[in-house]
Amino acid sequence: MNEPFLDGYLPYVLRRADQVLSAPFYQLLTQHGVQRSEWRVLAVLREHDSISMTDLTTTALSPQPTVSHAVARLAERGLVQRFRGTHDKRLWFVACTESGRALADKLVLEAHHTETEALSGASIHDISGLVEELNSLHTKLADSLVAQS
Amino acid sequence: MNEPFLDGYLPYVLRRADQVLSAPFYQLLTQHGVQRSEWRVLAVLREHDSISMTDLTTTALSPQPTVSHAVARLAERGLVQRFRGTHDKRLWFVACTESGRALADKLVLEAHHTETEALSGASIHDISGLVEELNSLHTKLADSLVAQS
DNA sequence: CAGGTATCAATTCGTATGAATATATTGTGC
DNA sequence: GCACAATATATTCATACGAATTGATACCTG
Repeated sequence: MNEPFLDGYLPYVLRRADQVLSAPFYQLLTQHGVQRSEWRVLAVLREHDSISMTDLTTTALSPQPTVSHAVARLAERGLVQRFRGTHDKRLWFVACTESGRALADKLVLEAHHTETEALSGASIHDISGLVEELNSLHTKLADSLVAQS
Repeated sequence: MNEPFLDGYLPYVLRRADQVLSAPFYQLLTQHGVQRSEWRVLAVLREHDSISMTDLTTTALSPQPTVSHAVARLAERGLVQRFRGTHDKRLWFVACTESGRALADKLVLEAHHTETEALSGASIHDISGLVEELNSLHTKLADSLVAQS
């Protein structure tokens, strides 16, 4: 009843698109007994031999304590391992174990498949332009935030 | 160390863009003592005279119990009111009170300002194309999901 | 180097979250 | 019209979340 806002508010439309696209995969995750924060950690670890907690926090798009907890749970399940940094002993590095990598690969495959399915079902074919735009948006925003500090 | 996936995975880049764009506003929210789920509810209510819980759940992009709790907290603070449906008594309708509407308007103003600031700081000016693309993506996906059921 | 500050990540702990369930009301088939 | 499914929402409750703190290490400055 006020002037409209949300439909033109970028964070809102980003979140809405994410949710409708992610929903089916989140159901699969639940079936696998994997938390969303754990999935994000696994998906990142899969693309790195090992990574520090700080970098993992950034790329897994989750707060540091959330990542810390998720990694602890994954470690208990034998899916990841932690190593203290040698040069800088404050750092902890995390890496997938064999079984962790296997699970991560499987989940990534399912994520990809689910995404493809959803998109083709909606007659959407070329995503690459949109992905590029969003990556560019993120890069510019991140750069400008760094520049401020 | 595997073939890259995340940087081309739409849900990931959507979430990443959302986070970097939303971060500064979330800090403001915290200062106002408003939860994110509460913000989403208020922002939706602001655009409706009144709305059913089901519709609110959908548009606030949050699970039903989360919305139910958020509305309960907002009601305790006198920011929203609930009315039982007259025709269908299972429905509950929610609406802003005066003070709720005032808070919602203030928050929307700050959200808009924060977004504009972040974008201009990153030399990003025309967002409308991207917003349109994302809205179209959402509409197509939502339609195709409905068609399936 | 010693003291002070900054950084990294675990941990604490109160709270929001959300899956599952319960409750209430409305349609529906026979 | 009476059981029986379907729908809308509140509620329960175990758990993840995440703000704040702590502890430990590294960097810096005189």
